[in-house]
Amino acid sequence: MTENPAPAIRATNVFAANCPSRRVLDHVTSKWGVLVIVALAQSPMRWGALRRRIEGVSEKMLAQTLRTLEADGFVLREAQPTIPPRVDYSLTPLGRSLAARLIPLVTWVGNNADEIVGAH
Amino acid sequence: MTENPAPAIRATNVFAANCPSRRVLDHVTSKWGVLVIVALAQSPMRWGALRRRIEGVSEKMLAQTLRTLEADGFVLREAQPTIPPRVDYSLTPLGRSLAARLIPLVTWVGNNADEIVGAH
DNA sequence: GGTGGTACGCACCATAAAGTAAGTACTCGT
DNA sequence: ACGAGTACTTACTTTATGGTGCGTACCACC
Repeated sequence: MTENPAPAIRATNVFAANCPSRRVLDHVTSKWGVLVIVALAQSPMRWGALRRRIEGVSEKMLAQTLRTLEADGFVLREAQPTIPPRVDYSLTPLGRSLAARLIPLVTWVGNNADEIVGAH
Repeated sequence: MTENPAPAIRATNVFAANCPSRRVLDHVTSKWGVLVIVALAQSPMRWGALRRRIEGVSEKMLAQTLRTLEADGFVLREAQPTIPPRVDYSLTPLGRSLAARLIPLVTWVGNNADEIVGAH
């Protein structure tokens, strides 16, 4: 029998129900998650700047989204113990790698949205 | 007054709250929408095949997702009036264009999911 | 000494999305 | 005549998502 030459990457199957990639995909394609990643890809930002940049996001949702993305290792949170508090958010290398796949998608949607919505 | 030289593409801003691209982005990044698009990019499929391919999707969600994607112009639905019914689904050119941006993302998630989930 | 700014956390309620289960229509095979 | 197969729809329930408002901690400014 031929032995498998140990693949460096273990590709998971998104089509399988119990696959971890399903959960990751949900985080990555979440409503606000996409916008946070893309915003931070343009430049690191403080809490308040993110909130102003991403119109319509509530403080609760922004906090929740940031905590999820931080736990997944996409976003780096740096809090300075100054008064008033100052917290900087930026992408980790993993986050930048993700952003590279997300930005073409968002750009495409931006360019084609009018056509799509008009097609009713 | 200088008249605008009719731009071929009108890029919309996803960061603006009332922008149509927000709605499109939601459809495109919806939980089942991503999987349907990617599945159909591999090959056109009948209803039953899609249902088996995308593990865990309910009939209701599959029908709803397909109707949304069809309305947006990503998916083509071809029903044959035979008994028993036979319905083929495939991507439109617009859908294929979208898939080209979606597949790298899904592939990336598939390759990195283990690392991300393990990083708790 | 009251007000404002920063970056949240928490509790509560409303709504939207998704899951569950069953029903439909029609015909073929047994 | 009964059950299976196809592609759904509908009604009901549960879960997820999102919004509102209040509280916190500390200081700087007026």
